[in-house]
Amino acid sequence: MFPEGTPLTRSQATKDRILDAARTLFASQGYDGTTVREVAALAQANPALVIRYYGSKEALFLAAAEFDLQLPDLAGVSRDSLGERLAAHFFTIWEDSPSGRQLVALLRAAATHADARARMQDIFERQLRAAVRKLTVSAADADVRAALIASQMLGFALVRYVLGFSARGLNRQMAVRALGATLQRYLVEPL
Amino acid sequence: MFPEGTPLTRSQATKDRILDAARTLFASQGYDGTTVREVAALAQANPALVIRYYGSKEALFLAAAEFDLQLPDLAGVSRDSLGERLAAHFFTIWEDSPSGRQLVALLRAAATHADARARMQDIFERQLRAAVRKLTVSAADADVRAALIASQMLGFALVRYVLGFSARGLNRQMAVRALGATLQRYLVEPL
DNA sequence: GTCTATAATTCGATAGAC
DNA sequence: GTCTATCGAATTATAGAC
Repeated sequence: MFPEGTPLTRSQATKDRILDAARTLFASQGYDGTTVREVAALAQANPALVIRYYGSKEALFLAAAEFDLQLPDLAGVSRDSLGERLAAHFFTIWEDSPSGRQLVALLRAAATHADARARMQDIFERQLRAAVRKLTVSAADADVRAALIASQMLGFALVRYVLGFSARGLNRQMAVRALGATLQRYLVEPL
Repeated sequence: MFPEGTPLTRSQATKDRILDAARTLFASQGYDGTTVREVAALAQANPALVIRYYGSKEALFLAAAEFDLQLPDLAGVSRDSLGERLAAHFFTIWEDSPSGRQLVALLRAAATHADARARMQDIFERQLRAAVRKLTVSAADADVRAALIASQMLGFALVRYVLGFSARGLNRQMAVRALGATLQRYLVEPL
């Protein structure tokens, strides 16, 4: 057995190119808007290989939309700067990390694709909700706070990366401040 | 010519049923997930009639996703209750009005469908942004505020009606309060 | 005005040569 | 391991009978 993750063979390199192309297209066109043929063309591979390597378009999508929020441990952050810290982290994921594409792909696909929805729910429950629960006493309370946070941050990603709403003055710094103040309220203030 | 909007003829009644069925299916399954045959079946009409009356699936969608935010004139609202008032209005549209389906249909379709995206941008610019501009002096400032408001309210609709995130304790009253406080900040407080 | 039947594409997936 | 060729199913849209 060769170690995984090291594209020594030619087929492994092709497989990686296919996955990368899939991320790009799923992120920009959604699940239904992307065809296996397009993925193959962008990856400069044969359409038959896409299915051969990943089994189905469905499985390819799930591999391409693997995603980890990589939330920091909020328990170790000063209580006053929780909101801004969390908002800044989301921007790091969206704009500074290659996995930002995966979240956009998931977001786009979730509109029509049940598996993508299920994965988003899973990320919400296992990662965001779990992180918020560490900060509060009541689990029910934490669930409400986590849902509000998700609504604001996913909503911002929707508006900016999917719908493409323009707001000239809204740069990253201002967005972190404005959204940070909102998250701060959703995290620690009484509801 | 018979007056439009009054379903006197049999064909007009069928046409209306088709439009209603289209709204239901586009809202729950998105554009790609909905077929002309399904619409016809739900409307108890012939698939050929769907195309005959609306020209194409595309045109049917645009007719079904006609949408008006019906925003109240914010200039006439007391400055302290602007946020809650606006949040409550969104819930009225979403949950008490039949046109709530249209917004969800647009939201779902916008993920893969350029025309739906264009229509959402149009609603954002012509309705929400215009309403916010009446409250502020600077147009650039108003555009930033409108984008923030859109991110929070569309995000909440996304999480609740499209993604189906569950948060047991988050009822309508609490949501109006929590989101209202956020909108209040986005509307009137310094950024 | 409403239907049946089908044309014309396009898709995901497969079979099999090399 | 990678390719060509194609299958079978599903789609939108149309043509034409009734």
